[in-house]
Amino acid sequence: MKLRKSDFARPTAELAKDLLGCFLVHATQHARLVGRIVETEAYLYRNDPACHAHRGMTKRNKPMFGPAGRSYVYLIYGMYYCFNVTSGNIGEGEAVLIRALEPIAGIDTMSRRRGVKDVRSLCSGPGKLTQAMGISLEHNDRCLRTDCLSIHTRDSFKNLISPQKSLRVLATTRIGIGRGIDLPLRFLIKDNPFVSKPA
DNA sequence: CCAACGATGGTCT
DNA sequence: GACCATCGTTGGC
Repeated sequence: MKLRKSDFARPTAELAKDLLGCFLVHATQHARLVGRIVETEAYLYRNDPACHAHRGMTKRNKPMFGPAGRSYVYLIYGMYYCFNVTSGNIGEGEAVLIRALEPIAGIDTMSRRRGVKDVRSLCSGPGKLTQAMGISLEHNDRCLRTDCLSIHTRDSFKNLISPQKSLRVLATTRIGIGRGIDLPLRFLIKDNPFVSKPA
């Protein structure tokens, strides 16, 4: 079952936690790629100098200022893409960066795109997962409830995964940023081997 | 194991 | 012109 509009209407740090265990799905003609979200980061509009929207709206960060539950994709370091879920009220630029997925379906396609066999290295980082899932700028600023890229509830895909233990969430500081480094806005599933970096 | 570094190009000052 | 929400490789221990 897909997330509904009300599922995205949460304070951004809460949404970042709630997205853990949910499934990101990219449905194309040839394949259905599915990954379970195991690591996220929240980026806030106020008092968060690491947030792209901290200094106001620009051409790039415009999706962050729109309604919650849409995509914000951008190019990083000239070679990778990062995928975010927009959050917060309209006019307040916030988002949740998806940092790692546990590959669930379409693993052959992911491996081919990544040029790697080890399943643990397919989606264990924000640039890796967009490459594996085939996410690029054409998927920017799209509705995540109705488009080919969508997010599904934690109890989805029971036929594809082993029964889940109760989900324990850890919070740490965020990775790869130079400002706002002390805020505990990174969230990950405890003991999950598919995160970008253990807690 | 790990820290350091280069690739690579758009964005913002 | 500096910076960047990254990654794979390299070279040292």
